[in-house]
Amino acid sequence: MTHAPATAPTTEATGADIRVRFCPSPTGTPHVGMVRTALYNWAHARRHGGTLIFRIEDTDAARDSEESYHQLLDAMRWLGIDWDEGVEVGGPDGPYRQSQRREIYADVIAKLKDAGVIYESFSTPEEITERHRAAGRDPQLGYDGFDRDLTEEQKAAFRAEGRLPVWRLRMPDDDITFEDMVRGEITFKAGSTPDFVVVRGNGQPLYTLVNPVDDALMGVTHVLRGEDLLSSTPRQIALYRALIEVGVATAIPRFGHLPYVLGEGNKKLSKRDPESNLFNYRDQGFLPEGMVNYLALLGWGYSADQDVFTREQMVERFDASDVNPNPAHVDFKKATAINADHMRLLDPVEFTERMVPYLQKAGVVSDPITEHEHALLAAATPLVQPRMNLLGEAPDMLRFLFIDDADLTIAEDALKKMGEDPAAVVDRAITEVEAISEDDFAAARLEEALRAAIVEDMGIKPRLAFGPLRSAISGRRISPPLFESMELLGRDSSLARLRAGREVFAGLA
RNA sequence: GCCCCCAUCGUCUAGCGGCCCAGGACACUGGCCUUUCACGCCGGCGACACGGGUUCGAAUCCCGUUGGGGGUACCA
Repeated sequence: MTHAPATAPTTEATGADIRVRFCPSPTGTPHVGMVRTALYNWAHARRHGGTLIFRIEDTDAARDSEESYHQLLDAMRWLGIDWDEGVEVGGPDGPYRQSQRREIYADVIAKLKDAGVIYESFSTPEEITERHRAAGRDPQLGYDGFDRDLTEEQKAAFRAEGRLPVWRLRMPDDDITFEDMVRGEITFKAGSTPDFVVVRGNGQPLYTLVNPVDDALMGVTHVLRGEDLLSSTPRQIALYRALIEVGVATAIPRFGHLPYVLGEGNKKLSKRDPESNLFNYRDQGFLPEGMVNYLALLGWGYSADQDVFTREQMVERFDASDVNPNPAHVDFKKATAINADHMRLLDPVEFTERMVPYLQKAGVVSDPITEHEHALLAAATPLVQPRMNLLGEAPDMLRFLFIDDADLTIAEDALKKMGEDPAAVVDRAITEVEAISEDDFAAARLEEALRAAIVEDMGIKPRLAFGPLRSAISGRRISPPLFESMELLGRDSSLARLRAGREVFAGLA
């Protein structure tokens, strides 16, 4: 019986020699926990000038989909998480989709068989449970090692019964200890991890085998992954020892287990949860900068008193040992607030461009956007940039600027709390605006004239004086600043809307 | 059952033995600013799960309890 060396070396790679990977299964839509893992791996690689490998673990044909694969690419590109080797870009250790690496696994499996570190197992789950029961052991215990030392005659007898054996890895009988990058030293007691299956009865390898094999073949030095895989680490380390023995690997990577990302309460973020779907955030108008920042905050902080930071700042400081081991809960409001700060930070010219797709999707501007629409949007940018939290707010905020005067309707809530006689207020405003020439039609001039006439002369409070005007101009209770909006609309349009508004208000009384 | 992880304001966290009767952010809330809504500014509310140790001294180290979570598959 062969024993893998109990003192296999752990990698000592640092700096540019660091190689990390992100290796999702293409099932479903990318969710925030998964993307956070990608981000941390990326930050770890960039911080040290190392390499990020992007591999796809599509060994489960029943659940994997090509659509999901493309969504993964889309997510990575949207967030600006670039990789050095992997799918789409290639690299020295390809192919990078496990579905295309069958022969490679077959080769490694053969080596493991030859070395005797994996063995054939014919036991059925029922038999294992029954043996535990018969021996007075807890029947819930895992595999009991029954087939470890079967003779050739016994194996032949099982085969004669038509049984297809699986192949299991011989677990070492020592405690397995490793230094987790985020949690420190962790020890799994000897005997707590049963010999596990690495090859199915049909000859196909399992995740438990291909994941470490690919990591070894690709020279991965640091494995940053979800906490759900913490318990499988002793198995991986044992397999690594075997891989080192057969010459497939040279050292065990360092592991780091990232905390869970939870939803409301203490439940795991389920795939159905809208908060778990990355694209949901994009649809609502999150900036990739804001999303990256928020994702980073799910377990890591830039400094004690600053939680808004750029991708570059994250790269400057990210360190796996600073990752907090406790689970994080997603907080949409906090995420929105972080995004809002990034909205303010954006260059106005850039901000304008970012709004365009959202406005097009809502039908506010044409696709492609016309020159006139673009100019108007650029002019409106300074008005809305400081007051938006998500790009998705742009359509409601700006629609009134892009529609024909005749198409403007006044929303119901914009007809309330108008004061005693909104029609009279609007009427007076029309008189004042008519007195302003096309050349003088600017926000400051408008405010001066309207304030003097309505607030001072008519004695109406600013709130009640400008409310009706806002409703008439924008059709909404909430809008960009009134006078600036009028300036953007121009004299003719402003007057047309005020006149229409006057009729509506008169009809209310 | 067995194995493993986690434990500071509602939430994300700072804290790695004295700087902490615990700091920041979001949320909530009072006020200021004000052409609405925001932004911005000032203030408030609000936490070291519990019990033992170790120490001159513990949120920080150790043990236990409790409470969460995960694993224990021929899923990944």
